Amino acid sequence: MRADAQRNRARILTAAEEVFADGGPHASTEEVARRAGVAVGTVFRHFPTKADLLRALMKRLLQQVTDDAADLIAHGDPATALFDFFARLVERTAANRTVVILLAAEGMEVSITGPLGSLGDAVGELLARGQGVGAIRPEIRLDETMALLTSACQGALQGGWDHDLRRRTLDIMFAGLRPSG
Amino acid sequence: MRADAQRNRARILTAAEEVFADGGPHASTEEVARRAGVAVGTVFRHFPTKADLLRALMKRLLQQVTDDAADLIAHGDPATALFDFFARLVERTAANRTVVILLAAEGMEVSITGPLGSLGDAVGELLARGQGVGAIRPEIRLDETMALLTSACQGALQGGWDHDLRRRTLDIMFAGLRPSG
DNA sequence: GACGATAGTGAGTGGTGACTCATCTTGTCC
DNA sequence: GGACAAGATGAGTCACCACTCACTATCGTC
Repeated sequence: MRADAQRNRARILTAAEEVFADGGPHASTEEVARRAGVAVGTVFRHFPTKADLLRALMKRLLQQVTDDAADLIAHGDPATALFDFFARLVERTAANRTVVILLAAEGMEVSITGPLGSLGDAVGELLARGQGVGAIRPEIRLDETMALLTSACQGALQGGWDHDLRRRTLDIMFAGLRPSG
Repeated sequence: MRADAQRNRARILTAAEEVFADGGPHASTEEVARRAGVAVGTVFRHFPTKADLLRALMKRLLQQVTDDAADLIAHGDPATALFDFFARLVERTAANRTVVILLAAEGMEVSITGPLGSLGDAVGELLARGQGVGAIRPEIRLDETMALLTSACQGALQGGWDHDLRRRTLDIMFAGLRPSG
């Protein structure tokens, strides 16, 4: 792949992330091209279909989520690592909500449960560590944790919530996970 | 209003409910007209704008939910009424996706104030009563409660959750709402 | 049953957005 | 530094969709 093609591909992905983040679900490919400083044809050379572009964005998002989990298992405080993972995942989901919604509308295997399924082991590890230091009630099970995580992400997809509200809502869920008293 | 006009209005609303339920909010007005057995012009005579049609549908559906809340305000136990409302709505949502799909549409492109406002009032009342008898932490706010409610419903839409898991997940949220100790 | 008012009709309009392709430009390799 | 393939360009095509309007049909009333 030629150097300029590589550079343009990266610029298009970055531009697409921005455009879909604040332009809403009706943002056009033309707008992505404009923000990337590139012609429409170039966008379509790299991503033959708008869905392909969205897929590429999603792949990027999944990579970030996976890295988050691995990072928190390796370096996080066991008492807060699971909560931190919740918060990070919800924020990333909210930032990419247009992408997720559009892909879901295309009937593609991209709902937030898909990636979570493959992350089950990682979340289980974070949960076990939290319970090991008494930060999370011992009777909490993995399936409940995953369900709660899915709910939080799906809720964040609804839009109209600012960062502060998402944070406060998560705090209520966290309170439900912690030992009482 | 003439009798045929009244009849058509009702048929259009019913058709729209079906069409938007399985086609999503991007389904065309033409399709709604076709399913209602009516010409496009007729749809636009009753609802000058597609957004007006969506608004009318949401108003109808949210009214049912609000009635649920009103019933619990009138006859429910203040200590459990809010939790009962959560459980009732979540179980309903698991069977009927239309409300949530249209709520998603609201988040995307249609703004509405009336019905949502009154639902908010009803939930606020349930929340205040729960706090009044010490069943819910006093610092919990209405917007957090609504966000939690949305999350729970969205989560319930994910396939593969049985009644038991939905119940256990809700119990964690309830634990987060109750005073600790 | 005649008549005005109200409602319904559906081809047409305008605008938008995904995608194409003939043509020009640039990176790479010898 | 020349040749040539890979890449970029952007006006143009096509399909779709919200919405209109001149005309027709139907209702309610006397």
